[in-house]
Amino acid sequence: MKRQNIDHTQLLVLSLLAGEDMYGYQMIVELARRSDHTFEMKEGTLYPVLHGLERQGMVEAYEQEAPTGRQRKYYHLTRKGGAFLQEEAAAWQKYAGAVSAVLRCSPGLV
Amino acid sequence: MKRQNIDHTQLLVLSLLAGEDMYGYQMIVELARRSDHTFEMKEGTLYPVLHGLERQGMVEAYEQEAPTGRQRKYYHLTRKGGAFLQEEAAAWQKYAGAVSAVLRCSPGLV
DNA sequence: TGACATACCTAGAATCACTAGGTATATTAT
DNA sequence: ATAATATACCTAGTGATTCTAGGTATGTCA
Repeated sequence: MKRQNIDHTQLLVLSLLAGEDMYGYQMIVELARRSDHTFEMKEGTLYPVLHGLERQGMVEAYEQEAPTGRQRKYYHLTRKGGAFLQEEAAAWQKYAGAVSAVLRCSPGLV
Repeated sequence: MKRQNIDHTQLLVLSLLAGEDMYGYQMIVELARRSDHTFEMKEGTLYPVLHGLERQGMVEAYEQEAPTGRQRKYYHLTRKGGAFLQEEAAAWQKYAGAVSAVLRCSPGLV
C-alpha cells in the first residue's frame, strides 16, 4: 500500500525523545507506562532502531553516569529528528484516520 | 511488542467483507475509495492474504459470472471470520488508542 | 549468595507487504 | 482493425520490520 510502512517503533521512540533525553531501558519502561502496557517493546527491537536513528542524524547519543554509578547512554532528538517526527506523526494520523474510516463503513465494528 | 502484530491487510479485508461479498479487484478499488486513497493495496499483497484467510476458514470463495461475461471469484465472510474480525478490530482500537496516548505525552504532535 | 532488576548489545528467524513479473478477457480510443 | 487501457486473477522472490534468543555486566534486595 501507499504509506503502509509507518515505522511504529521509530515513531514512538522519537515521540518519547521529544519530551526529554532518555536512555534505552528508560524508553522501554516509559513506553509501557504511557501506553498502559499495550506496548512492551523488546530490547532486540529498540536498540537497532536507536542505532539506525543515530546513523541518520535523527538522534545524538551521549554517555552519562547515573547516580547509582552505572553508565547510561542517553539519546537526544536533533532538529532534523524533530522535523522527521512531525512528518511521521502526521503520517500516523492520516493512516489511523483512514483505518477508522474503513472500519466505520462496516457497522458493528466501531 | 505485545500485540504489535496487527495484520493491517487482514483487518481491512475482513472489514470490507463484513458489509457484502466482494471479489479481489473490487476490494482494492473499494478500499481506495473508502480510505480517500490512503490505501492503495497491491494485488501482490491482497491475493496471498485472501488465500490465507480461506485456508484458515475465515472466508469462503465462490465463482460467479459478471454481467460482462467475465468470471469473478467472490469471497464471503464466515461466522468464524466475523468473530475474528471483531477481535482484530478491538485490537486495532486498543493499539491506535495507545499510540495516541503516547503521542499526546509530547506536546505539539497531536 | 542467589535472584532479580537494570543496562547495553547482536545474530538469526519470522512475518508482512512490496516489486515485478505472468496470464487472460473486455472496453475504449485511434 | 488494432492498440491501449481497465478488469481480473495469480506467484516467486525481495526487502523491511520486529521478534526470539541469546550474550555481557553491574546494582539491589532477600
